[in-house]
Amino acid sequence: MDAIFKALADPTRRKLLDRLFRKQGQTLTELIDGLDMRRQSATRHLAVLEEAQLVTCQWHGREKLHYLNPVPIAEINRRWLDKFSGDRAAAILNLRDALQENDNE
Amino acid sequence: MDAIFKALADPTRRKLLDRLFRKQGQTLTELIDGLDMRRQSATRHLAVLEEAQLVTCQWHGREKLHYLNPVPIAEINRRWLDKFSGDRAAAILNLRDALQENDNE
DNA sequence: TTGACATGCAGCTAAATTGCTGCATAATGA
DNA sequence: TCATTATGCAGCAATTTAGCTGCATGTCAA
Repeated sequence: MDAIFKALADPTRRKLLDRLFRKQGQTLTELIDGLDMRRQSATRHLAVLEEAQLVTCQWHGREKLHYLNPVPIAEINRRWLDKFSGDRAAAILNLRDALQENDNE
Repeated sequence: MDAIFKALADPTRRKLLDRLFRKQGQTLTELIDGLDMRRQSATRHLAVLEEAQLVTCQWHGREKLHYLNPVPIAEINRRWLDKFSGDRAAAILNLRDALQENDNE
């Protein structure tokens, strides 16, 4: 759990997740294309995401394909959102209402 | 958004949130009672939580009462969980199924 | 076989984080 | 008033983090 939150704490890692979400199965080189970052830095970030199981990988010859794994994010939902309202469905509705009331940011 | 994830990244801060969830409106001294941490360290953590708007405060005389604010956690849900499945209701169901399949930890 | 490509690993620096101590400020209550 | 209590603020040391460079390893394809 700690690993998941730590992994999500960095904006670069969230951006990598975004990119992976748009297209699964990208290689490292493909992932960093257009980003202002060295390949080696991204490798560290992806390792952190992999440790948190937010990203899973698969080797194909010399290429390492990266896939986004949504399960840990569901864990956040289960352990925190549920926790804050007891029942999942009720939580969603309560929080949606709360959001509507606080939509002034 | 960055502030929320950063705030949640630290286990001590999550523990403080847990304590606040069990009992709202605690003072600083009450919050750290039983924790192996100095008051000043907790102050820093609470400041981080406050910046992320996960905790809101209210002064009563010399006492600062802390309250947990669940809205930013709903933000996580909205920006990430929804993102990963498009529609909120569908997201919940899909992820619940995913969790059931992966309940072997 | 061999050059090009994809990735890994080690190490270095700067910045951020987290704990601490010490002292200051402000409110409560006898 | 004045001791006690609740909190804030400044500064310091150890650790972690995130970027970088340089070099090594392994695969593909001509």
